[in-house]
Formats: sequence, C-alpha cells, structure tokens
Amino acid sequence: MATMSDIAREAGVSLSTVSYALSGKRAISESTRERINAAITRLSYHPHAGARALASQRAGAIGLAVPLAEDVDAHVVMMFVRSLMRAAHQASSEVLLVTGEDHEATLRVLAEGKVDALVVMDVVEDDPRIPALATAPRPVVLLGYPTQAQGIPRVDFDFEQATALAVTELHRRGAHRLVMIGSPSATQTRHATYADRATRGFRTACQNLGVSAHHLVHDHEVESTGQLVRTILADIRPDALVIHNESALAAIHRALSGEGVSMPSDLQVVAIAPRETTLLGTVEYTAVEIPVDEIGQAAVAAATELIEGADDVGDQLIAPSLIERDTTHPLTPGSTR
Amino acid sequence: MATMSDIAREAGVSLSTVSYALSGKRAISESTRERINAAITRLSYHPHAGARALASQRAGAIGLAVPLAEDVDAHVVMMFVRSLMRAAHQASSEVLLVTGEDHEATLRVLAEGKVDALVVMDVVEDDPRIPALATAPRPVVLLGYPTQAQGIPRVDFDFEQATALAVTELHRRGAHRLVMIGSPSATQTRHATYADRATRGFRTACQNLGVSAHHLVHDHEVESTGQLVRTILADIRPDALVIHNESALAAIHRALSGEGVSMPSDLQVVAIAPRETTLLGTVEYTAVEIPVDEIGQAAVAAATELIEGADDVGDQLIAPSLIERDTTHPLTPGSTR
DNA sequence: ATGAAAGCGCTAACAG
DNA sequence: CTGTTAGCGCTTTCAT
Repeated sequence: MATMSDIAREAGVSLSTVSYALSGKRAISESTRERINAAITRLSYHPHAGARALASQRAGAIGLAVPLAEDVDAHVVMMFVRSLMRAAHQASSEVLLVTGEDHEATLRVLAEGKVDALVVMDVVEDDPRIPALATAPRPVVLLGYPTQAQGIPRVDFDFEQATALAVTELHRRGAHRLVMIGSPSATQTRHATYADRATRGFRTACQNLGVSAHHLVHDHEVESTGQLVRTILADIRPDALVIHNESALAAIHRALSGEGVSMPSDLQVVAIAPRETTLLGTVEYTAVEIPVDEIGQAAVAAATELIEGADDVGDQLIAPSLIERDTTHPLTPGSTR
Repeated sequence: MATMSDIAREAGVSLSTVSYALSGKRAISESTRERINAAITRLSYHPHAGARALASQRAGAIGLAVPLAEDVDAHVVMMFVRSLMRAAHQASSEVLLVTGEDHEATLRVLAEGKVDALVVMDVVEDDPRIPALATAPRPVVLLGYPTQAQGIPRVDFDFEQATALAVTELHRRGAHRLVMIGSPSATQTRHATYADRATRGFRTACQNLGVSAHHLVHDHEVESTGQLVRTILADIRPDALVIHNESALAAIHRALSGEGVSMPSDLQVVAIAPRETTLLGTVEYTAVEIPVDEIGQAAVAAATELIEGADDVGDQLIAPSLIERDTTHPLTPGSTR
C-alpha cells in the first residue's frame, strides 16, 4: 500500500504538500498538483482511514442505532437506513450500524471514536438509553421525540400533528365516526415515541372536534386482518379510518376490498406512512406522508453541525401535510376554511 | 479523553504494560492488572479506534454492500443485516454499510482500510463489480454464487438444489403439474444469482422427472396477485406450486384463500423463503427454508479467516432441506425412498 | 513480569 | 507557494 510519503517522493515534493493538496486547505500550484495527482494515480494511493482518524480526530463515519425488534417494519427501517446513507455520503461519511438493542456496543463505538456521532432510531418514552447518551463523549441525535431528552437534540416527523391533521381534514370532509388503527401492540407497549404521539394527536383532535374516536391496535402477523375489519365495520360503523401501521396497510387494503367497501364513498381513509407504502395496487391512499428522506437528512445535518462544533442545534419537528388522493372526498374549493 | 499513557501513569506502570494487559498478549501479575483495571475504570478509559487501527492495521469493522434496489425484499435484507451484525459482533467487529449500487464507495472503504473485509450481497451473474473486487487490497466474500467469481470466495444457500428438492418432494407426493412463482421481474432481469439458480433448479428437476413445469414472474406491487392466481388456477390447473418470492408470499396466500383453494388437498405448496416469512396467519407453509443466520455466519467466518491470513477459504454452498408443514401431503412412512 | 522506544500514516502548526 | 516537524494514541519489537 502506497503511503503519503511515497507520493511525496514520487512527485518530488514534501509530505505536507501532498497532504494539503489532498485536503485543499492551502493553495497549490498547478504544476505540483498535477505531479501529485499523477503520482497518486500511478501508485493508486488511498489515504489510510485509521491514520487520518488518529491525526484529525475524525472517524469519517456516523453511527446508526437501528431497531432489530420484529414489530418495527423492516421496509421502513430500510428506508431510513437508505436515507441516512445518502445524507452521510454527502457529508462524506460512512454509516456504521449498531444494534439499537445493544446499548453497550452503542456506547462503545462512541467512546472509542469509531464514529463521530450517533443517530438513534426507535426511541421510546423514558428511554433507558437516554441518560448515558446524554453524557456521551460525542454528539448524539435522537430520531424520535421523547418528552424528556435530557438535552439530546431530537429530530422527528411531527406524528402528533400528523394524526391531528388527518382527523381535522377527515372532519372537514364530513367524517364523524373515526377509527384509528395504530402501531403493533409491541410498539405501543414499548411506547415508541412515534406511536404515543400519533395516538395522542388522534385522541386530542377528535375530542376537540367532538367526534367519535376509537383507537385500535393491530398485529396483522397474529390476528386476522379480515376479522378485524369486519368487526370494525359491523360494530363501530365508522365513516373514516386513520391507519398508522405500515406493516398492516396492504392487509387492511385487501380486507376492505374483500368486504366490498368502496372508498371514499363508504369509508374515507387516511394513511400515516411513507409514500412508497401507500400505493396499493390501483388505489393510491390519501396520506399524511412520512418524509423519510427529509427526516434522515435533518438528522445527519444536525449530527454534522454538532461534529463541526456547534453547541446546540435545537430540536426539529417536521410539519405534516396531507396529500389528497383516492381515498378521501375532494374538498369543494370554498366549502370550509 | 483518557489515553493509555494516562492509565499507565495512574497505575504506576509503563505504557506497554497497559497495552499488554488489555490485549492479553503477555502475562501480567495479578496486582498490576488490578491497578490497571482500577485506573481504567476511574478514568473511564476507552482505546481510540483510529490509533488502534493505525498501529495494528485492523479497522475492526467489516463492510457490507447492501442492495438498495426496490425489487429486493427489505425484510429479507434486514434479516441478513441482522445476521451479519450478530456474526460480526462475535468476531468483535462492527458492520459498516455501503450501498451495493455505489461501487466507487465500496472500493474506497476497502482501499482506505475502513473495513478489514467486505461482504457483498445481491450478486448477479457476470457482476460488473467482480473484476475490481477480485483485485481489491483486502478480502472480499460474495453472498451469492455467480458462475465466474474470479477467485473471490462465494457463500450462499444452494438455491438450485433448493428448488430441485422442492420439485422432487412434490413429485414424491403425487404432483405432476408444477408452477413456480419466481422473483420479481427486475430481479430476474438483473440475473441475481439466487434467482437464476432457483429457476434452473426448478426447470432441470421438472425435466428430469418428466413433469409439467411453468415458471412465472410476479411483481405483486404492480400486477394484481388475485388475477395472477386466478389465471394460474384456470389456465394451468397445477397440482403444486413452488414460491420463491418473499414479497409476494402474503399476497399469494390471501389470493389462494380468496379463491377457496384448500391446501394441500387442492394444491400443494412449497415456499423457498426464510422461516419468518412462511408463517402466514394460521397456515404454516411447507418450505425449503433459507437459513439466513447460517449464511451470514458462514460469510463472516470466511471473511474473518481471510483477515487472519488464510489464503483461500473455498466456496460454500449451504445444502437445503425441506421442512414439512401444512401445505403438502404427509409422506406415508414407507411409501417411497 | 515489566520497560523503553520505534514506528503505524496522517494533520496541522510553525517557518519561510 | 512549499518544507520541516511535532504529535495523534496505539502495537510491538527489543531489552532487562
């Protein structure tokens, strides 16, 4: 493996000139730059990451604590991973994965400087990891919005406003009996912040508007979605449905079709989910779309700023907006508002 | 951040003693070891990963090139990621993610020594990445089985034998008209090695046994699975089905139920898929299970051996076996074989 | 059983 | 615009 001094010798310049040519931190004459680049190509030189990390105190990687629990939708996790990788790439960093459930290992990569910062997914209310993360030797960003974050910056989609918006807009479209199908029971029991906040937004908005509200939990891996849907239709007779459960979306869609429910005439439906998961066959669900890429970018941006020395980047709650598609009534231009 | 010399001073020993106490590479007296450990705890010392990487020429991470293409089932990818992380953990390594589609970045992490080895998922026949990977400065392991690997060790489940086994066993159970629903069309078009090999195993086995064979491609995100199933049932009238498409499994299951097909009496079905994806509601599909953990472990084991200096670890094709469950006829104890 | 010291390959003052 | 040099925090020979 060629080293930087090999390049220096080969190009007839000093070591530091090579270093500066590479980092661009000082002006280099055209001619020497060319000789250096030629040498780099000729010897196929690549800077040694370890050496660079030691000298610069930068690992060039950000850690991502991913949830490996079964109740977290793998597709959604992958979307976040992809988004974080893209964002990290732009900050010329790599992504080091750590198991969210393995708190020891998570703290270790931070303490050993294997990563410059850590992004933590799937945060729960009163997350037991927070105290240690709050005093970690390197920046941490929560991809979630627990009430108490002990000063750790939080970045998330505003799930509370998201469900509230869904309710409000359904109400404006004439809905009065609402049902929300929320996250899997394991997620609710853990009190994942997105689940708690989504539930709260739904309940509060319904109460404020004085509409009937039913919040259900559904484990589509375990119970029959068809059965659930039939029960809902028969017992509650809702005129609108809010779905915040990516894993169950497809199954619910099939169950509704199976029951001959036509949307939006029989039932209006709004999904709280990433765009990709709301296109089911021929139907495109009206949705409050979870902007995965934006969230990922915001998280990496926060991490990057902290790495570069910012003292505090504040919290960030990304505002929701409703994307009207096939499963809600169009709003007559001047009907309300 | 405390460094090793801080520990040495605090414990009243030399720097190298601390290093050896940590690595266990030479005997340390009980008393000094205790003083060192006490100092480590007191100063909450953690070795600096960069410094260690520089001195030892080991990054302590293995790279994983993950496919981010939409046609690769996210759930299955996550299962592999989890499996690799577990295996890496045992080898006290971390997992650095790189986008499989970003060949540049992949080669860079190898060349810069950010990882000690690379595991590449979703390899295709005549994969354009192979030549560069074959001459990479650090070990590479393919999680896939292309015909030409240019000397790069291949590790994979034997998908060819897997479908062949499914066919053979269905035939032993009286099936004569077989249909296989394979990977999504994008996967087939790319010639992912698992898709190609699975198809070949199916075709060859059917031919050898002289049974009717139909191989179909299904994009359940695009076409209606119900329609597909209806067409199959009406036009081909098969007595057995082999499914090698995790993303479509649930949809096919629902479609079959919807058509009132009862398994195994009307139709025998074998899935080629990880165990977790073959339990659908109340039905447990007979399957040739893809042993994700085993594959991941084998890949990391191969990588680890190569890192430690092994010249060649050979290829590894993990043998399939059929797990009989609800969707095939039981074989009378002495009927065949 | 323990120390001293020479690097590993960079970055970034400091010096011109 | 370029060079010299002192580390960064470890691992690992040599010595003893």
